[in-house]
Amino acid sequence: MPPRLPASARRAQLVDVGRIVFAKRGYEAASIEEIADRAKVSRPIIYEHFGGKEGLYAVVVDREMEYVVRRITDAISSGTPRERLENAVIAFLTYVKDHPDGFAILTQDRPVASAGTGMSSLLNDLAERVGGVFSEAFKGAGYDPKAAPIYAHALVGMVTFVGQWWTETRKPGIEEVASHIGALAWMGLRRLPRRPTRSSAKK
Amino acid sequence: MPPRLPASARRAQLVDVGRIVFAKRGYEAASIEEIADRAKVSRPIIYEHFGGKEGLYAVVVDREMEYVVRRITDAISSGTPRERLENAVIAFLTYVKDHPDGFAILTQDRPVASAGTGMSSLLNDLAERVGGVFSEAFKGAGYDPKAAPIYAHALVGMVTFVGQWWTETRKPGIEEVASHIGALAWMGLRRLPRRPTRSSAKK
DNA sequence: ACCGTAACTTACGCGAACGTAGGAAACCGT
DNA sequence: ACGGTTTCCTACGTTCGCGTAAGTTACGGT
Repeated sequence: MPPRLPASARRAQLVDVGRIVFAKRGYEAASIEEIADRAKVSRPIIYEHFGGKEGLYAVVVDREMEYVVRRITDAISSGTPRERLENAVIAFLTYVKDHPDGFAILTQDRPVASAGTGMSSLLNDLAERVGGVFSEAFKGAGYDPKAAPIYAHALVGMVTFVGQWWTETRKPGIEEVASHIGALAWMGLRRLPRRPTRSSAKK
Repeated sequence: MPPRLPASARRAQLVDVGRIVFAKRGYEAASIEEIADRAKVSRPIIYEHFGGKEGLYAVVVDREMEYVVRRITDAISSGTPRERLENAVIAFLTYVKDHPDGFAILTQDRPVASAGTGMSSLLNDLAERVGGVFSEAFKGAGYDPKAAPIYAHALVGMVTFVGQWWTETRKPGIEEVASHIGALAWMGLRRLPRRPTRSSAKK
């Protein structure tokens, strides 16, 4: 009585269910069995379509990365620098809001087999891109381009962490959160001294 | 031939080894067997001392949280506000540098049994404390105290993420990284408008 | 030298999940 | 209505890691 599905539809459904389960349990703790059960299907089907746990996970992650990157790329495609910054923050937080499961997966650590050095590679990729943008801007404005990655990672980190917190509280609206973060980052970057020095020398 | 150890020493050793293995594998993928092997001991010993995987993990995490909190508490115990901020950042990054395994564990997701909502509770605790400090300061300066948690989480997030990145690159020294982050956060907070507005209205 | 205790081991049972073999049942064009 | 293809399932074998039982070896005081 559960209706039969053509291969493509079944694949799509399994990706959806897989995302939910991987988000809730994490890669290691997730079981093929739970995914199969939720999809009202027996386990071998998953092996047929994806070859195993790794395979399905890879597809889920890839899809999600693709999606986020496009969203953010669109957001920063036009406008003044500050507008681009704010639009990127809004795009990211909107993604967090609309796709909490995907976001959870991207922030979790990948299986050890992953080529990355140990942390979610998407976030690192993202930070590197931002770093490239910063580096150019820094050169033009007389700042040390070597510091660009620091600011890039700081920015990505703050948005990510606030995003995680926001999924749990949902208190202020996204627009408001984005405007605060945008202000913090913008003011911080705009008023940056050429060569930052600590206010107190180390003892 | 492996010398016998008194209970307290064995406990301490197992905590050390456990931290290493949990950091490398994550909670789920870590096996009691690997820990036992590395400690040159058979598995039942771990059950005697800690009751199981959860037990050992709990002790490792607790120890680590205790340590970080004390470090940071010390760092912000005196000085001007900006000094406290910078000292806190330096303290955190120093911790990251000297205890990469512990840091890795704290940033990983806990086992599902954990009471927390899903993300590392230490980082949340930390952010909440910072939020409390900010909230007070905001009230006194005419800012909206409701926005305090946003900035608190942003700060913790940026330091954490930069910390993760730094463990992989190790390029600029800690002092330099800290001064950049301190400048970004300080300038961002200091020049904050009373009521942040986005530079462009939403379409 | 002896005995109680503390430290440790080998050996086992068990459940959870993975992955696969082989077959049944629905669907579809002719 | 019938043969082939696609979709799906039951059943199985295997590995891995947890946790426990029961016994063994070192240690330390008297």
